[in-house]
Amino acid sequence: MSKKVRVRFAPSPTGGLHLGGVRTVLYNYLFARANGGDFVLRIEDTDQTRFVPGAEEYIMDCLKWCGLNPDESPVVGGPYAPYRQSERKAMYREYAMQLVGQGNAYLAFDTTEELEEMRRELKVDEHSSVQYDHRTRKRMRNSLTLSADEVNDLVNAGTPYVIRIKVPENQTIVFTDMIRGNITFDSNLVDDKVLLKADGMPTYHLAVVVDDYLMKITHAFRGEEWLPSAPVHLLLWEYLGWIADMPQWAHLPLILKPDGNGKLSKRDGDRLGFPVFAMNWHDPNKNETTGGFREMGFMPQAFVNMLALLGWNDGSGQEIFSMDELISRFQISRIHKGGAKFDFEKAKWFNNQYIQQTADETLVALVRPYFLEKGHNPSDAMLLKVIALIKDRCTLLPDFWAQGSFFFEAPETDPTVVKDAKWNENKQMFFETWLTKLNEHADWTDIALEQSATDNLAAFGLKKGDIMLPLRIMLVGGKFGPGVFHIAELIGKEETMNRIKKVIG
RNA sequence: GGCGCGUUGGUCAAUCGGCUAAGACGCCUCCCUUUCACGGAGGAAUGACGGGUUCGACUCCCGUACGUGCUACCA
Repeated sequence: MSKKVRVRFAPSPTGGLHLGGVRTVLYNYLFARANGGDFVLRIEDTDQTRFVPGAEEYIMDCLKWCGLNPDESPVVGGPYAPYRQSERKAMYREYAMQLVGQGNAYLAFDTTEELEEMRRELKVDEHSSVQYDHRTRKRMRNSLTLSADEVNDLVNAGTPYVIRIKVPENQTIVFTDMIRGNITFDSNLVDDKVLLKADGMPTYHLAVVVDDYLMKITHAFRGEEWLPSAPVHLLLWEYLGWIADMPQWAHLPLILKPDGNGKLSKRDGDRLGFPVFAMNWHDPNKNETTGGFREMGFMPQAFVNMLALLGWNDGSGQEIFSMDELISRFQISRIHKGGAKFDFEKAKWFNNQYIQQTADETLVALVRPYFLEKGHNPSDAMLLKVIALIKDRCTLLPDFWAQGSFFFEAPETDPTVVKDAKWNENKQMFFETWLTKLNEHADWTDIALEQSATDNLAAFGLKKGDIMLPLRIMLVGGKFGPGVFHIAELIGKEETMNRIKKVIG
């Protein structure tokens, strides 16, 4: 009998949603969809000191933007509600006490100062370990060293205490990771992690085990940074008597900084000029906004596709995958073990690919906001024509304005840029003459206009190459853009003539 | 420092013992285009190091080096 696949993404609502977080969501989502399973969003808000208002809604907005909506969450609910750990507070204490009763955990009354002192004393040299573990717990103030009466008195007096796991001595803890295979730990080197904090809230270690069990999670994906605490979790599953129901673990490789070393962080994005968060994040406490991929002009499909390939591939060499393809091709066995440095250039390439493969009609709605922002509200027909002309030179959505503004606004062309060293009387005369011809020109199409220009060149001893660039700069304001006569056709007779006049006087 | 995990071009990466080591991004050259881009054709650039195992090792094993993560009453 195989259980129904259930996976979860369990973020802390403390700030922007990191690219690596989105990838974790994505792998969860793909695995759930491929196996007909459920994808749960659980909010791990057990650290009240780090709570940031709005962060939870923000995370859900990000998931929505990415098209990775959970089947169960604090908002949509579900059979295992509540999905916010702060609302599950009472349950954790119950299990923590069960562990204490079994002798697998104990109460610790040590103050911060006492802990610091212990660590200071232990740190006699570079080689010393300063953990709260099987060696040190014997000298601390806890229910292992104190008599039952003393413990009761302290508790009754309202002395703050935490509950720590009692890690066994001389055991080899082995667990199997779906990506890395068997991983072994020496229990003597694992410390007695705090399970329940003095404020009654569980730490991640207790909460993740209790909730994964209660929510019937079958496969747990999380970042590689959790690997060192995996033995604690394994012990908890054992002690709580749930080992048969423990999910299969998959510790995902880290996403690293493009340059230098280390995990990719928000600061690296600021420093290197690219986003790290899925969407803009405004921190209400610091009152500062950090940029997101969405606002930078990424299409969610491209963003998701790019992330899927950062640490996974299907072995075929294919790089562009629709969500359905990702779902059918995704395999945990093909997730890499090693961390990957993030490459923003490649990320942009993905977006460019998506823009190119998106129908112009679809693009209309996607790029319109950028034109509205500049005070223009073109018709769909007009926008469609512009898109057709410029899409192959657009990588991010705002490029459509950068590459197409001159269709709507006359460029601020400095006449001296056109009338440079190569400018001469013949060119001046050509444009003056051509202007009068244009005024009567009936067939305002790019082909006819090009013909008209060519026909009038010879009289002034000019070649086409002599006037193409000047004309382009008059119409566009720079050395870029689609064919000049296409542009002339689109902006119309009056505007074309005005722009030429403006330069030649 | 200890412990865990990792290591194929600058970056992402294929390869599951036969390699003259794919492909993509980026970079360079040329063609196309009297602009820019797209597109096309080329090019430079890779197995960390040392030992094994094997007819044969990028692939397996062991060391070393390097990188990275953890080492909180944060997740």
